[in-house]
Amino acid sequence: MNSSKPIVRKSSNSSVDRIYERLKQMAMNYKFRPGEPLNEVELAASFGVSRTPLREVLNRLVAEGLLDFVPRRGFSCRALDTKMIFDLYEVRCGLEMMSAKLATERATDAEVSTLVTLWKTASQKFGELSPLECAQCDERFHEQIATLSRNAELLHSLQAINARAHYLRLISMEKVHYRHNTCDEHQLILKAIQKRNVEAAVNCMSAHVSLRQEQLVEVIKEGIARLYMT
Amino acid sequence: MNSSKPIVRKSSNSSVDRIYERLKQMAMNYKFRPGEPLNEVELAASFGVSRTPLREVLNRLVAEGLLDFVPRRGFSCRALDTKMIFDLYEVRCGLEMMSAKLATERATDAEVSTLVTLWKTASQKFGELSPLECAQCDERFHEQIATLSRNAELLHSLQAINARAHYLRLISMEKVHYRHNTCDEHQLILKAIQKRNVEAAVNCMSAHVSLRQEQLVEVIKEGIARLYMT
DNA sequence: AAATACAAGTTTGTATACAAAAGAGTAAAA
DNA sequence: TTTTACTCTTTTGTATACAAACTTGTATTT
Repeated sequence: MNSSKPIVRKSSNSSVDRIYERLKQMAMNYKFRPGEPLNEVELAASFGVSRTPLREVLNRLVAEGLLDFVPRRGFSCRALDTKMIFDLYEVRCGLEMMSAKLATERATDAEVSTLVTLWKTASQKFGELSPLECAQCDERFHEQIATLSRNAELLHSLQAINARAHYLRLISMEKVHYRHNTCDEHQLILKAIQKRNVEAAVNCMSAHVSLRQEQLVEVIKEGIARLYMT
Repeated sequence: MNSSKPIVRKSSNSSVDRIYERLKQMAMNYKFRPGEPLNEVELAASFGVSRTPLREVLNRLVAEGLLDFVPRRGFSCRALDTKMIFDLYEVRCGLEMMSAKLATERATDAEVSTLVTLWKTASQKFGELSPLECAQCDERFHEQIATLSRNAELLHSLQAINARAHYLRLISMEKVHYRHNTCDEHQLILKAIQKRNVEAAVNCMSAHVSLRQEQLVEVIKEGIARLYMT
């Protein structure tokens, strides 16, 4: 007997689903200048859809913290506000520490081993990767740890924060000295988890995640500058 | 010279704004049975608007974790999934501890004093309040602490979690023995903050927030039962 | 009787239309 | 020159229309 209806949900052919990821990527990478109003008709036309599904996506991105919305004035990219970024990173740090703690307590030995070998090989060619690839690697690493924490809400929160921090993470990965330690620090974190040393894991994660304030200011400055350079 | 244009934004007369709070309240209080599909035309009619603004609100509530959405099957209230609730409370506990720590470090003496006296008087008539009022008091307390943490992102995250946990909090407030300690524990937390004792503040907060698992299971069970009693 | 096929009725997904508000530009007045 | 008033244009907010997908019920076939 052949199998029943195909379960595979082909990336849903709805307009909303098609444009959601694209628009999200654009917002994450600040393809729109902060504050500059997004023209709905123009944007809809560029995606080949009408305003109705576009606005549904825009609303969703507002709720995710990627866009701003002012009634009667429309949608726009969120400003790169220094205080907001600081707050965001502070929350991220707390959640990442929690993630490290729970992963240490809950991951199986096999899961940790897999990650250890995975990142051992990955670190060897880390130097050749583009900044974007480095950023994506880093994001993936942290999501993998969060997955091991066995807490779907925690994973989801961290993913949301990562989306908002993506632009700055990318910039920081272009500075060689930021990128330099990434892999070693990942190894340290994994080793601590492997030894089931919660305190060490949390401390390594904290050290890895928390840029010093001056560095963060530096990166934000660079990010803003880049937005306004033609 | 009379003042310029009224700055007061009268709760924005757009349809979306008008129905957003109402619909959010309904979702928070599980006025819809989980999984039961929300009929858009019916709902829109009941609010006296068309489907377009309604769907914008529904999408927003999905992004906030209050509703579910399945393409071509529509919107529905999220199920009271035990694992999900556990995860949610675990994240909440982490964020509340962070909130207590930061508030201890950053609040002014005056701010803390205000809260201390406010809750000292409030605790005297706490026994006479309805469960709903108790729940709202508790929510307000935690939001006040988060405000003192000076981290807008943290406050926002906690508000989002509180909205999702509201239904269960309300139920737990109906059990007298849960409600009983609320005020005393709030006092303890404030005292620790007042003494600038970070560790004590964090521990008090942790103890206050984290129900034991059996208790949480109990509350969830009650919550589900109540949903399906005519 | 169970299974299949088909038709009618719902409900969602999206385009389009139009009114109301905001913005831009120009001319008149201080 | 600056301010104010007014018109024209653009853009948002929302209702409505309609097609495609899903459901349900009935009839037909095995």
